Amino acid sequence: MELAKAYNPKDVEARRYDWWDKQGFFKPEAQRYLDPNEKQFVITIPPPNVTGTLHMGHALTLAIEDLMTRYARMKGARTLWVPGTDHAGIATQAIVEKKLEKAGKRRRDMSRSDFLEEVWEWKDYSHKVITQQCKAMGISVDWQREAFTMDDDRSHAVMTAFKQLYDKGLIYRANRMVNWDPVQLTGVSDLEVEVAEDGEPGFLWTIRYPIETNRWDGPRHEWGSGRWAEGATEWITVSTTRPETLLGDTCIAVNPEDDRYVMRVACHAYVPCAARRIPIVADKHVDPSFGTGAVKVTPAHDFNDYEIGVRHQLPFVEVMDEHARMNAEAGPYAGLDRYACRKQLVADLEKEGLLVKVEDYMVRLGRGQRSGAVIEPRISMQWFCNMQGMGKAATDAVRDGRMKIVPERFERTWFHWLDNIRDWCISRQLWWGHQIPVWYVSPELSAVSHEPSRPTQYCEVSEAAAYAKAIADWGPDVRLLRDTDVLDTWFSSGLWPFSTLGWPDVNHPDFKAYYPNAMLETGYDIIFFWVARMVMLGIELTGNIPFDTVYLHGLIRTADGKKMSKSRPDKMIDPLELIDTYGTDAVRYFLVTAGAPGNDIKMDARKEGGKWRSDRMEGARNFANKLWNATRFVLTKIENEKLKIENSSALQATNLPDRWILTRLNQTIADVRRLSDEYQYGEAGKLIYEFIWSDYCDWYLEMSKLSLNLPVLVHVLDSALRLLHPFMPYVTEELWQALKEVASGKWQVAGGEYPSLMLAAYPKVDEAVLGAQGSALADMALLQETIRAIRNVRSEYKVPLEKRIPAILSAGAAAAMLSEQREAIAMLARVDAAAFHIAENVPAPDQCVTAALGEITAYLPLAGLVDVSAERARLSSELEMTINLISRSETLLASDFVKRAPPAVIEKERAKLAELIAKREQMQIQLTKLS
RNA sequence: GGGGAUGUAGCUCAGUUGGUUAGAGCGUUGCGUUGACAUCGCAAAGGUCACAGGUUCGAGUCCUGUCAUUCCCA
Repeated sequence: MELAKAYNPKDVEARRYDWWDKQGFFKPEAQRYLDPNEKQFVITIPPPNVTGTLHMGHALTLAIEDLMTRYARMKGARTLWVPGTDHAGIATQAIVEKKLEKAGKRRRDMSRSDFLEEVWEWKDYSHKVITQQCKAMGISVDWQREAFTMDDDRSHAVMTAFKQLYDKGLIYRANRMVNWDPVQLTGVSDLEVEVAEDGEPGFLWTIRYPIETNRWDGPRHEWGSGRWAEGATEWITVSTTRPETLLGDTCIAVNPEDDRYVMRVACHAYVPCAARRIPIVADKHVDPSFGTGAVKVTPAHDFNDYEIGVRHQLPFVEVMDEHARMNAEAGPYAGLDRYACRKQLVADLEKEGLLVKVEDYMVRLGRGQRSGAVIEPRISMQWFCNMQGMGKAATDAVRDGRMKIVPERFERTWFHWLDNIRDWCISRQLWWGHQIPVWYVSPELSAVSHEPSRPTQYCEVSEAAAYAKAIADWGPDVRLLRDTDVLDTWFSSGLWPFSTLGWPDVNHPDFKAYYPNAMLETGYDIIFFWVARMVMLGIELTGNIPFDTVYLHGLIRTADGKKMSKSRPDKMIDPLELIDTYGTDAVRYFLVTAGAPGNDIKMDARKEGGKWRSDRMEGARNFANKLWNATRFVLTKIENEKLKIENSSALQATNLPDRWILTRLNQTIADVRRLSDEYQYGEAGKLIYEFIWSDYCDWYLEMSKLSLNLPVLVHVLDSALRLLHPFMPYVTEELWQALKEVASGKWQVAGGEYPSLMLAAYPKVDEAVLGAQGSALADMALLQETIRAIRNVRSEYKVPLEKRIPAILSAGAAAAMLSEQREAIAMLARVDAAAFHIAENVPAPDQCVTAALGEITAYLPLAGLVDVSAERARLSSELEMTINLISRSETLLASDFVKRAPPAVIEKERAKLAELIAKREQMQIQLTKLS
């Protein structure tokens, strides 16, 4: 295989992905390398919503999860990653409605089934786009196990889960106050209401209500006449941010401790306009410091007031309809929108002399997560799921260590939320979703006589089953009507890790083999929406935690640190665009190494010429290219040496660079494995980068040009490709295939038995190599320092690259080792081999530039090039720095440090001091020579 | 009101049991292109680790407080 001069991702990616997929390599059954000591790895994709296309957050999720999956697979764990998508109830319905609106159609003019047909069509389109994007990311999911939250199997799981919870009494129906979205016309859960941190600009109105007295017992004039409160002498004044709700007031509450109002308790006031006679009650939840200390209470339109209403057995007067328009109860304001009513009512209050004052006020408004509409608390009939017991089970799982959350700090959030969990409103007044599997006996349609002893409501997994039960109770003429509500989309997501594996069929081979999952990986922003619900429902329905570990990643932010929100499409980045520019491997490498676990990632992307650019992705792309070219070099060497090699596969590390690179390789393997096992992928990725670029390319490859050890050269490259594969799957696979083609049969190390790198074994530490390293690391460090010191001097004195210079090394104990590496030093530091002397102890010559490195001193006779005074200045300042370090070290060694610090640390410090002292002496000698 | 996170080089960020002169990439400066790679090489400059205390032989790392930015919950 001939490799291009530079890595071009487009030549590789689609072709490789298709090949992996067609060969079936993503399936657990296809694995070649299995290590019996590795625990199987099962993970289920967080199903993307079929609302359109994927964004950077999805790309991050996929990059991390594919890394986890490929790493586990190569380590020899039986590995399954299940893909799928989510129907995303409200979000998808809203998108389709908007789309229809553009075509002049409205949902309410259509039949339910016609509308759903439109949604399914959209779902197919979105699903296709998402699938393509997932494939572009290179994810190794088992496509044959793909699921959708509303496909037949998942729907069956949802119906079954509902029925099981219903039968246990954990799901119930109640007429209660819920968060109502007056735009989408549905109830939503607490989690779907968003409140701006500092509130939104609004007003606080202070209004007085006339109090009933002996001389005045209510208004005698029309509202709006300006004489409505005529005759009233006593008043109670309240503050509110929502004056229009006063039409539904059924009491006024004060704090029982509040001296200003105690005498008013048990009196009655009259509601402006409505003229309803309402009591003044004492309730200890009233905050005396808010407003006037007295509050109006509207039990049907406010959560706090609802509680007060229940406590004091007040009437619940609804004054608004589902669109948040005033209803008949609102009298003259009936038919007005809540805000139009507010405006009109305030004007009328003023006219009647009831408005005391208006102040600017920051109002904490709840808004619907999807619609942005101001949420209206509203009493309505809804289905709820009791969370008490499930919440406790979910906290217990973490508390007793059965389930781990990474990073650990999210455990606190976990406990706090679950310990205070409230019942979950699971019904939605939508069309797109799982219709609630409850059927009611229809009195109108049924030709049966009603008896109160017979059940009127059936929860079954299918209509047929419901009818079977109903007919048994009522006879064949009974007619049932299905509940029209659908379930919160998170209800089906909450079953995901087991509904995708065949549950409720507990004998399904996938469920038996792969449940519970090993890992759940997602962004921390849906820890409550999704993760908590899966854990609670998983424990309740399967009796087992759904996964052992939860790994939470951070959020992708824009360059200015803001959330990437759909309301600012100019800031949204399409991952495909970046893939197009830099290649998938670069995008993935960036994403997994950009930050630490759980921390947000600020994109460094900027728009340039209409295209997104990212410096960090460019760096990652360059890395892929570096590896590409290093491999090209190795392949050339193999080709050149072909005839000489025969079948020698022995890894013999004879010289220093070989021993060193093998040691570094094994250190890297150990660290990368350790870090990856701790989910520190960023650090692991950086170590591989450093190893490949700095150690292998910059040093080993260069030195191999002098003395070639092909088996080692190939082995290290092979290992590096394996190490990097989970991070950069495409380029590594492509290069590994090329390497295998040329090297296999000659080197076992190239893994000829594996058809793909993704099925090859992840490198393991070779203890023998680490045991036999001897002084390789220290020697190589000395060698590198020596070469760098000479290069440094050359650079400082601007000696041209082509000029070979003479050099004298006074190397002490390192003389023998450096002599062996004489040629390497000469090549890498551009020293004139004919004028290169290395000895244990060389007296300082005249007219030299000196580079002192502790025990080793390099003298570079650069006659003519060197300005003596400049060299003196350079040496003096370096000497000064050395002296400072010596005194610091001496002070430390004279302190309690020697009594308390561990011996190894003290030893290190002593060796450092000795080196510094030697360095100081050399420089002093040289300075006197130059004077 | 409660809880969390962040504050380290010009920029973006690493730094997990406390232990060399605190690291990387990008950017900057200087030098360098015929042999793997200019998507490159070599060298350099650049940081009182937000601030103030404390614990310790030793603190970017642990504790307390302050300030700034930010997120979640009520």
